[in-house]
Amino acid sequence: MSPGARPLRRAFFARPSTEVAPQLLNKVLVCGRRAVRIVEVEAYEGERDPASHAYRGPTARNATMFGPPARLYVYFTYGMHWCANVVCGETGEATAVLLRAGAPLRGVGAMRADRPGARRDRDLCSGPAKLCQALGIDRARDGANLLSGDRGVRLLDDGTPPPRRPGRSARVGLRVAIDRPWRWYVDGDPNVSADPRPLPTADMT
DNA sequence: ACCGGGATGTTCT
DNA sequence: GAACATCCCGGTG
Repeated sequence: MSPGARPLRRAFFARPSTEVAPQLLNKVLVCGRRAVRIVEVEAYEGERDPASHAYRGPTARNATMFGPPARLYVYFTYGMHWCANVVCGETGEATAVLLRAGAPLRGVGAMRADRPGARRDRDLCSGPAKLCQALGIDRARDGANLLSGDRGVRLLDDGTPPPRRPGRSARVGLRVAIDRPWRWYVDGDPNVSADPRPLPTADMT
């Protein structure tokens, strides 16, 4: 990460998650002494998206999603995994971007220690729950402000632009709203989670 | 390489 | 009681 890395502005996040998500590619997520470059994301569009945790309105779990933008929304799933989102839109809109994979940049030794099963470094952050485990993210960081570095978590722009033509596909692991093409990734990056699920091509011959 | 199943507990019906 | 924005391991080819 270059020394000129700077925090993003609030306005960057105060838009629908489908606009923010591809722009989040190649940004840097810092957590304590560890950092990754974001290489895979998915958008979840609040109360109008059947796959979103916000679909059925506010609950205790999704409270952070309904709050102000530029916060980290962390949730627990499958009885053992944490996953992290970036809250977008204005307060009350509950639109968010799931962080699905990252390229390790800093603190790789600590990541390996927290992910003893990872054989290669490309297995450290190649999935939403792996990413959280590698960075040490759990409930304690839910709601953290990504602009101020609250609780050691921060989102930075180190000058690397998002890909001009990112990979795009349907979202992964859903049973509902599986048609929406709201997953973006850095094409060819080895840290992208394996399941590529390319969009069905329009060509039916 | 690819596929199938089990782990594990919170959240909501 | 079911579903779950997942991961890992052990089978087979």
